[in-house]
Amino acid sequence: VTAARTARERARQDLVEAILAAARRQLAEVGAPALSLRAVARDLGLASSALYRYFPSRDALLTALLVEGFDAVGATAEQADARAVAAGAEPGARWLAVCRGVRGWALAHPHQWSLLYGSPVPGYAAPRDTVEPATRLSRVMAGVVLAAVQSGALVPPARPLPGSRLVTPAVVEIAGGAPPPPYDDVLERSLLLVVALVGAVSFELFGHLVGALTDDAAGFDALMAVAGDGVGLVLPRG
Amino acid sequence: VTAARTARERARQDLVEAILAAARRQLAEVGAPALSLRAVARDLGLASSALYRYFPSRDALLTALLVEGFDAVGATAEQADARAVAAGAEPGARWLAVCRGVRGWALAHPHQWSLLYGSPVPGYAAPRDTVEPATRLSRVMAGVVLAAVQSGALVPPARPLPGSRLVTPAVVEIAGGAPPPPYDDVLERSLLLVVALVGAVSFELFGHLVGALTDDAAGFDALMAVAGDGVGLVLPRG
DNA sequence: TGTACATCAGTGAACGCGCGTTCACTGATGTAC
DNA sequence: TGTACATCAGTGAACGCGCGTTCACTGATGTAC
Repeated sequence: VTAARTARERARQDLVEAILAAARRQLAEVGAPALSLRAVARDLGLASSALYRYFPSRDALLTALLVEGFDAVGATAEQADARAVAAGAEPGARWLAVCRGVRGWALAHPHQWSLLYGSPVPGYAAPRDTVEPATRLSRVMAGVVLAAVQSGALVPPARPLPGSRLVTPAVVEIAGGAPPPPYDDVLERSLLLVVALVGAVSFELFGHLVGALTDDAAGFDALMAVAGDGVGLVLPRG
Repeated sequence: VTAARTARERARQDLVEAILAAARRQLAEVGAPALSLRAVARDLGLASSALYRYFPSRDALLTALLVEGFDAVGATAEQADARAVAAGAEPGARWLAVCRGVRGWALAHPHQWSLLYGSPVPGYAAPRDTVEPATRLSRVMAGVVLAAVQSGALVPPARPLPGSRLVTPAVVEIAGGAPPPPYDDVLERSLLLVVALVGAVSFELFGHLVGALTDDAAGFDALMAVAGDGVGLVLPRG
């Protein structure tokens, strides 16, 4: 009896996943602003009204895609870092590996990247559910930098940031604490790593670097190296 | 006779400007993806078809707005720098002034900023005309950094970037030349300044920093200071 | 095991909307003699 | 200065499109006895 019930529920879950997969395809093809419920339904051979049994509105679908996307980026970052650690990499090399991993994901999923880090979709306000997955990438960054502090691999800042804690307690908690001087501004500095990474990837993806670099990948590495310099990470060069 | 002709032409130019102004208003209100010719026409009390006497398509209007926007950002940066120079600021302070100026413009014109640096508008490909105005900001950055090199105010990089010229000859020309070692990688490093600035502003504007900083303006300054550290600019602190 | 009923999935038509663009048109503004 | 013609500005209706969402409906799947 419960087996039967779960059969129906399993069918339901399957369709939810099929819808999400179709939506992902749509997103990859036409981008978030042009993503339409009707196109998703068409893709599945369903009546457009059928989707309302599974998602209450287009925005709900977008939210699901947003969460999926942040999770995918976060997972990519975590895996890249884990692989680097397994290979015995120093913090600088770990960070570069994360950057390359994230850039690779973005190049493979440009429209999804746009959804995550591009202009907000007009008329859509991301709900709370998307906040937590969005922090996953920052967590990885903070982990690398804090590991560098603990292993003594982080170059102490030549000129510490003035003032204290610019970052909220919530961020400190997410990062897993803040070290003592002279590394007490390390969380603030780490924020630049995230900003530089996301900024560089978006810059490239949105076409602002077209014709500026002789080699996009090498140029990206260089940018991340310079950002690393600012934070005190020692990146492998050459 | 020619006075009469110019009268008509002046009227035409006036309307072109009125259309652009209305489009700017529309853009500021609803954002680029939702910007519609019909709304612009409504705003002016015209039939929507009338606009086709002045712009051949919606895309042409978008292009005009794009050029305007890049010019506005560029002008803001130039003015901020000029004011800093006039006040006798060092290169580091000049750079911070430019950053603050650009951020201020972006906060005042969020939708325009999105048009310039956010996700590309779906179905719209920016034509050549937009490239040159887009470089205006980079020019200012390069000017500040090169001035720092010449005045000896730039800290030489602790770890120079490996490889040579990652930046294309076109960029070198725009920047106005590249200095000799140990500053020969300064153009590559400068690129991070642009990326960090645009990245930080977009990050804040697109909502990724909500709840992360106790003081957004101070946090922004700190981010720019860290980016400056990576490049070798000495920013005023405290 | 079989029957009566309730729940759910999916349909297809419809509503109302706004969009970009085209086109034949009416007047007004300019030009040539 | 006045008249005949050409150019241009702006109109309003129309085309064709796709969208999100609602709603009454038909069958199929499950449930209770």
